[in-house]
Amino acid sequence: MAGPAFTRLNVDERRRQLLDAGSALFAKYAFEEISMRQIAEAAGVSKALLYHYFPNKIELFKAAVEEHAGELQRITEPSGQGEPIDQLSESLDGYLAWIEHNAETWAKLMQSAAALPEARDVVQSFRAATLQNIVVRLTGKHSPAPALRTALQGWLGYIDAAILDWVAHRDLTREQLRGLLIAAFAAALLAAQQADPEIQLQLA
Amino acid sequence: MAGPAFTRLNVDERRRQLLDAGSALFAKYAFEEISMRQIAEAAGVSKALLYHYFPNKIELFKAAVEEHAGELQRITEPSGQGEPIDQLSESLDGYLAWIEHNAETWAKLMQSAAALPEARDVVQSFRAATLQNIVVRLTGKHSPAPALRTALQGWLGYIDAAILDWVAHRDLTREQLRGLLIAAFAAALLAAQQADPEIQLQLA
DNA sequence: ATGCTTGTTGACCGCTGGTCGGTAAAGCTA
DNA sequence: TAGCTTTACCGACCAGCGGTCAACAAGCAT
Repeated sequence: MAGPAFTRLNVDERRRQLLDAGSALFAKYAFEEISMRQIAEAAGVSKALLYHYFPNKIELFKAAVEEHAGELQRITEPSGQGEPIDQLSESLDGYLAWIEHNAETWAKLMQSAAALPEARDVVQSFRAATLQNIVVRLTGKHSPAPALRTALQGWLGYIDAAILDWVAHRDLTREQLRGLLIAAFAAALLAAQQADPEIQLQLA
Repeated sequence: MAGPAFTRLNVDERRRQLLDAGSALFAKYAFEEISMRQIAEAAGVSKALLYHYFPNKIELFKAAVEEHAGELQRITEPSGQGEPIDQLSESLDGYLAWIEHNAETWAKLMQSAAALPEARDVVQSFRAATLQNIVVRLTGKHSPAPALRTALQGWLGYIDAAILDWVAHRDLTREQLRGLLIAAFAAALLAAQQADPEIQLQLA
């Protein structure tokens, strides 16, 4: 009375479909809140098949995050002209705008990233390139002095925490928030220089 | 041939013992890394008994964290004299000294707190009092203006991230790090005032 | 129509946090 | 010392998790 019990798909198509399902669910639920069973079920497929295409949950998560990461990378890519500080401002604005339009996704992503170290690495590595660029432009060196490195890491923490608060309350304009972040950035640099006077900054 | 299969303890003693076991293990392993079975086993007791004394894992975790929190609260209590900025510096110094001597515990605690929201609340509520004090001293008001609130939350994020980096690399002196944190604090205040000129700061 | 490849599945594993009815240790009484 | 009561305590169980694997079957080539 029925057709085939399941349909065989081209490997690429199936992978694409599963990745889409995972991407959608990880955007809505944190890593720990969603199970591989649920993802498989949402895709109308057995859990075992999901594991046939992705070796484990974390790899699926990484692949899903990278879907969004590409978009974000494009958005925060500076135009390449203007003062460094203006370029940073521009990048931040794109970043904040994206978050403003994907608040829930961003919140869940942060939650997931905080939860397990390997997910944190995904986010970190996304920022690493950006940060690396900043360091090179500021100092001309590729590995920052300890004080500068710590200060910049602190600044990243500042960004996350401030945005989290912003998303939760939504009582600041994007421009106000951007102002806070930029100020924190400048202060972090100056403080790093004060902590270690050998740091040479090439500021505009 | 053997004595009793188990020993009955006074309720308070048993609770104390289980809390100690939990406290010790949560100081060494993150929330997700340790199971209730392991904690019970470490205490030489059945898992069911552990659940008899603590309704669930999170409550046990909270109780364990509060053990350490008391100590930290005492340490970071300012002496009450000197300029506000010096008091803050003093508190931070105590905080950093504690972390320096309990680096692993602190790292695991942060990891746990990041992982699950309810654990995060425990840490947040510990800081809330401190932050509240700061807000009152700075502005004389009890609920900070949005820009100030966001800036201070950002600063808390800065602290965590910078300390995490510090603990991981250990290539800054405690004084250098404290300098970064203080500078970030001052900058956060000034930036908040710039974002919302109505904010009145009572600085020394 | 038959066979082959391989995409796909159900059943299974060890583990987790959490629950529950029953057991036995210690104190009180006689 | 014997019996009784109280309740601290435990073994066995549950659903769900991430992950594995041998076996099945869909669809193509013959």
